Amino acid sequence: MFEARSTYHHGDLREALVRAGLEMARAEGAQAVVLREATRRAGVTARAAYRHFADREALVRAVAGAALTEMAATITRCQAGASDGLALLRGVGEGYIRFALDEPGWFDVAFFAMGDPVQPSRSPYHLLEEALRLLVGPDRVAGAAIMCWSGVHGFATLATRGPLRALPRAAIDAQGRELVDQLCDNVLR
Amino acid sequence: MFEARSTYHHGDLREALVRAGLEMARAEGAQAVVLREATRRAGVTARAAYRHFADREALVRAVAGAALTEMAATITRCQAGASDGLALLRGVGEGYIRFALDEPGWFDVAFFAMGDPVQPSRSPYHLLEEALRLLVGPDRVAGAAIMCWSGVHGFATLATRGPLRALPRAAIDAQGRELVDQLCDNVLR
DNA sequence: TGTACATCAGTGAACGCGCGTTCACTGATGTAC
DNA sequence: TGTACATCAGTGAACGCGCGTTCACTGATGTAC
Repeated sequence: MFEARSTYHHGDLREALVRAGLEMARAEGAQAVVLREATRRAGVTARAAYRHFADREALVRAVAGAALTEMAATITRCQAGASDGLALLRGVGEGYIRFALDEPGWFDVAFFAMGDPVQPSRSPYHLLEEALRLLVGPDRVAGAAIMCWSGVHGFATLATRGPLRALPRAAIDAQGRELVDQLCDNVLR
Repeated sequence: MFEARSTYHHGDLREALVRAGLEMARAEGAQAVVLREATRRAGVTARAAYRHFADREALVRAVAGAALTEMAATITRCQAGASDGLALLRGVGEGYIRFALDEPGWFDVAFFAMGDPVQPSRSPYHLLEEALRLLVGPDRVAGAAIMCWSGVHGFATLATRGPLRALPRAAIDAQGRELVDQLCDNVLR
């Protein structure tokens, strides 16, 4: 599956296991992250994983963290060229929804695995707070963040695994844009 | 676990299995719905379940439908005394959030099991649409429903299995009320 | 009312599956002298 | 530069687990005559 090892020591087995986990999660979500299969893909004995992770859950939490990093990257890409707080905020919303629709498996592992993910330094939530700090007073950031996050996360969930799943992608995208517009209006008011 | 049978024929095994599934889901969510355990609780051989359900997934979908019915009941209770559309809408939002917080396991099985649930005649979504029909024109109902649903569902998800989980219940409730207020404002505007 | 019989709802034992996890061990690596 | 040795990262085989699912079968039920 992965490159065969030439050395006895792997080099960076931990990283390789997380990448394998990410691959597995991509197609089927958190439950598809199987410790044995990750070691197989890394070309290593199952036992070897326990040198780097206490148990399966620790591996899944690491994969969740990696998925959050991927998500933050998608959001940052959606923010390209944004010069003010409003444009940055819109980028967060669009990126969040796009990521969930394009990578439902990663979205799943990032938010729906048991246990808290290993938090990356730049998470989607950080990016949201950053944008909001440019738009509202410091004491309103937390409240506004919850409103925006709820809207965008709920939409993403319903579009991914909920009843909105049945709609064609174009219709979902249109609804998503409308939602983001409305959330931005609410923040500014 | 359940009452012992006196008769060879169970009476209503299907219903008993769904109730057992509901019990299991209550504590741990969809993944805790175990076919063998359901039959054990119903006092019956594992094999007997296959007389009523094609496979485990069919059982889980039935349990999901039952959970949706429970949720609709909670919402209806929150709407008691409501005389106009706005009050009904507020009841939907409050009931939705309250149900997710009070019964996270049922909330999980209702929305996060694989496959579509067996839709009950009165679902939370129906109640939402009903309320909205009293408030906005027929062509705006669908759009408004998506906005409200996204907000309330996302909040419930984040408060249940997401990062908001860490907050004390009172703080979550306060944020929830604020969210519902804002959603109602948006609908009226 | 009594009997025959089709139908339906259960039984009980067994299967294979793949997982996570554990054991005591060995091969590779790098540092001290 | 060469050797001794501690340390670390792997090995390979095995375990128990409980699940979902299948087999051919039997006990209960209700309807027709």
